[in-house]
Amino acid sequence: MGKKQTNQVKEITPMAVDFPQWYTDVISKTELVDYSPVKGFMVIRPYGYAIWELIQGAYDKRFKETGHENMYFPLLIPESLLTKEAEHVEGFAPEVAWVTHGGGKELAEKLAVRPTSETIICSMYSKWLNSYRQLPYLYNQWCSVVRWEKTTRPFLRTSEFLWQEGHTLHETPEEAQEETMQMLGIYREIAESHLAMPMVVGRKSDKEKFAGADATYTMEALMHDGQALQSGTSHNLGQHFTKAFEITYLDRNNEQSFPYHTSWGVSTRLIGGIIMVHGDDNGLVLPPKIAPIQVVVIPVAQHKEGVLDKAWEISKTLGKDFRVKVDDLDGYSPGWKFNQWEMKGVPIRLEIGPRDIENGQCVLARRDTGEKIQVSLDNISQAVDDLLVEIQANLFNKALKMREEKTSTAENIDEFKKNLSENPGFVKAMWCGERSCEDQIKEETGASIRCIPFEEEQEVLYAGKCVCCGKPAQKMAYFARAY
RNA sequence: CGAGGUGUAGCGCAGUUUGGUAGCGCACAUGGUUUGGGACCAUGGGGCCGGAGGUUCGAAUCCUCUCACCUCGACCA
Repeated sequence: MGKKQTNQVKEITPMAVDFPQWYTDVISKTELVDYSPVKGFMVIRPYGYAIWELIQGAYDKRFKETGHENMYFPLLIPESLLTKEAEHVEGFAPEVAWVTHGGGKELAEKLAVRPTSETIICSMYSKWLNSYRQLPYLYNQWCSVVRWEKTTRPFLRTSEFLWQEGHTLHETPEEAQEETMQMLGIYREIAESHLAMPMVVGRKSDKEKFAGADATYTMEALMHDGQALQSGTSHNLGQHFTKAFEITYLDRNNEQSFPYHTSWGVSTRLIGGIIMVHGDDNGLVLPPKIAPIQVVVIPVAQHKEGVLDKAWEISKTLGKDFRVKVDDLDGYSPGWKFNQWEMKGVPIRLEIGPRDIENGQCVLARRDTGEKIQVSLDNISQAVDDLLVEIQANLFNKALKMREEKTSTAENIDEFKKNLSENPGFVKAMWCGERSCEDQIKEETGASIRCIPFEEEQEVLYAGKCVCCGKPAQKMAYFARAY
């Protein structure tokens, strides 16, 4: 009990040695993903997909609780539709994949593989919407999209990724804004409660906002290496698309009006975030709420009379409330299994051997701290429940502490650079709002504006002088290098 | 797009300089002994040496061309 964890998983490069290599090792050794024959496209393996399903489930439930329904739109979008909203085309055109042939013949009009679905959805909405009585439209789809990225990394940036995209229509700008903020709130809520990832939220600068949006709001998480990860965005699209697609309806005054439009999305990128926020040198550390296996039962000396029976009995008891797996694979030592499941990030390992059975107990080992405790088999479900709750909370708190330690403030560019090199992470700094300052900071430090926090989280730093030009600045922004 | 590098068993690599029957470790399979933090012994299966052409009696190895991937840079919601 309380034995120190000195063994390191052999296959994984330590984080401190090479963070990108650590990440690559973790995702491949734990069988989350594999590389496909097509560059930039990844295969999500069962263990990785199971995590996605749990994330999906948590978000989908909240979407439905807030009145949204799911739907499905086609993968292919005619060129003429994609190009209807000018800013949008300009933003996405460079990374669109095109279908030019079908059935052995060249197509009259080429078809885009959707990089996002605003255009095709709006084209259909324009057919369906007639009256204010039908509003709001609250719809969402779970699908994959394709963006031809030059450099890719599994989960973080791939040419195809899985996501959900919500697309809503409203009568008033106020309602659209409310929806945009509500969805950002839900994104953050689940990210923090289920993924145990503390988020910084706010608005994107014009430079960073979605192509075709009035305003983009984002949640940003900080990774172990001090880089930020844009983890979910919610856009207030105003009437850009509804006008471009001529979505009109008869309003309460019996006049033709354009509705107000929002869209919002989270993707499999969240999985990359979980890995880089919670993982350690032994591999994955999964928050209990999204761990495909919450408790792995390892029989010790399983050939001995009664051990396997007991293991299965415990599994059956725990299986009523938790996701449990018994690793009864023959021919592998318990030590090997310990390491294996630790690497895969299972929150609790339950060891059961002849000694335990004799004493009516078992050993529970926590993945997050490595701590081992002995518990009675009599109230095992309660013990596991308590421990899972504690692990979930501990992971969030650890991540929050890490983010706070990696968050600094800067008065000027020199201090900004110094902070980023000595303690990479978020830099909070005043910004005058000028694009030129934003560009200069990016140029000199590699950091971009991750978000401009909302009023309640705004601060005035250094007498409100812009970190770049020194002129008066109204807003504090979070800066960071980002994935 | 610029510079560099690598393609040999599922994975990681040696062999290429100096041409001569394709090797090692891990993984996998079978049998046995083991089992509380990566056990061990024995046996076994698995290869168009990225592709095409050339030189040669003979090519993983030398030459030419090609394809793919990786790293760094550039670019990028």
